[in-house]
Amino acid sequence: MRLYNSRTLKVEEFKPLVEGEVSMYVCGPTVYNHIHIGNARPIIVFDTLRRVFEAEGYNVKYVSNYTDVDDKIIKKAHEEHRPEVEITQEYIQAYNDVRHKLNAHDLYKTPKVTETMDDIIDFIDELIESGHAYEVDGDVFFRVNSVKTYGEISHQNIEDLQVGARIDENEKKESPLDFALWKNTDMGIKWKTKWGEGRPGWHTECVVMIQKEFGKNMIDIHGGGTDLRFPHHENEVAQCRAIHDTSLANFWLHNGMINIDGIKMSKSLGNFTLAKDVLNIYGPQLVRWVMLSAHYRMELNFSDEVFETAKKELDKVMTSYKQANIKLGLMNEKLGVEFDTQLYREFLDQMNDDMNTPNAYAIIFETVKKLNQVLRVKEIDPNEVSKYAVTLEKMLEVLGIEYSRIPLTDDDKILFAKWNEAKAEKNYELADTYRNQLSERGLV
RNA sequence: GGUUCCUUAGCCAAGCUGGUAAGGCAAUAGACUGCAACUCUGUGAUCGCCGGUUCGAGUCCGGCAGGAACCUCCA
Repeated sequence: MRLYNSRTLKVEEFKPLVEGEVSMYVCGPTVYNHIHIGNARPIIVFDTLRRVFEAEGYNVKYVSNYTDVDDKIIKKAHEEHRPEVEITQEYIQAYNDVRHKLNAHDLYKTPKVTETMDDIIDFIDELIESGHAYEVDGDVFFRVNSVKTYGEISHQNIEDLQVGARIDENEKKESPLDFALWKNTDMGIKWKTKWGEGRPGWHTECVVMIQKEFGKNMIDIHGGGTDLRFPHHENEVAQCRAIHDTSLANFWLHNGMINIDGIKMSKSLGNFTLAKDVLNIYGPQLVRWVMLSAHYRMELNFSDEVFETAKKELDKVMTSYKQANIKLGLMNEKLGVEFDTQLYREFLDQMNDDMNTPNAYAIIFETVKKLNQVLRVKEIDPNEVSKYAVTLEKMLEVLGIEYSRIPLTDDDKILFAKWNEAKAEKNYELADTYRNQLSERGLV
């Protein structure tokens, strides 16, 4: 597996820290609202990455969190006169519903901030004790200048950042770049600490959860949207550097944004479409197919036209697969276990090449073409049909595209026989009747 | 202004360590078919612009133009 590492700006050969095992963390949602379709991209991208690793025999430990403590959540709770937990539970469920529909596998662990609070407080304490953080009136800030490597993820140098940094109204900070680890607060849910009551800053949560859930301060892969590189991921690393002097993760992976008319879809811009709505309109399979049709690091423009084209592509693949099932059924044969190892290997090689899904799709179309070719000959060889159909299944499995084997009932077979008989007798009226019946069963 | 990245046929989109451009959609010409659908076969680009390195560059270097993300919460 070769992966583009945002930390080094290069494609590198992946070597796991522990033989045969992959530790992977992806920043999860802040659960104050339904996710939009842009938020669904990392779900699909990293689930697919996990499937590739698993296809290669790795044991993958994939962790993703729920940020269930946040200003927006508190604000919403306040406005709706509801407890925070009610809101977070609602949107965690909505998020998981989207994940399941998208056929994303279950995660190794899904920590919540509220359940990690003791560790977060301890960690902040440790940062203060070591001089990397300081407390002012109940707030705690991270002292960015105390970490020499600051900028290693976003590739910015501190001077440039300081020039560009907006003058913060918060004059408590020593430097405008310093970020909050703990916010003193009197509104909403809060925790008591020795420096005051409040809640943690966003950047601290992820580092702590990684360390806690994996039991170490260095993992294989940390993923997320490219918009999280700075400041979020930079600040995560800074904290880890401060205490452990590691880059937290060997590989930093970032997926590209989903655009609307060339502009990033975002909640703040308001140009977003909710994932659940897109799933209802196009169906989860098509969404997954579209998401993987472009390389994960590239921007992906979101439009009806993209979906229309993708639908034709996916239909082509699934139609071929369905035909294989039906033809085998009519021959009283079944799909076996043999597959074209060479085609499958080529497919996996593309997936291993920094998840080159466009090239992997090309292999799929090649497989589909071969399947169609063996389906079209006069004397169909069931072994050949099965071979390519099973090859296709294995590829779809890696991509997370669902398929289902179609068992033909005796009734179905009789109907096919009648249809053929009517055609042979040139009784097309009757033939169309049977065809319509088969069509209703989704067999034509 | 700084950082990172993108610009390939009508559209979408690959192209790693340089040797004359994957795949898909659309279009078009055939084949198959009772009709239709499906399918199969054939047909298209010199790679934003300029310059450099090289025997040779889409692929490396420099410059220019256009676009995006980040520098503020955001996948």
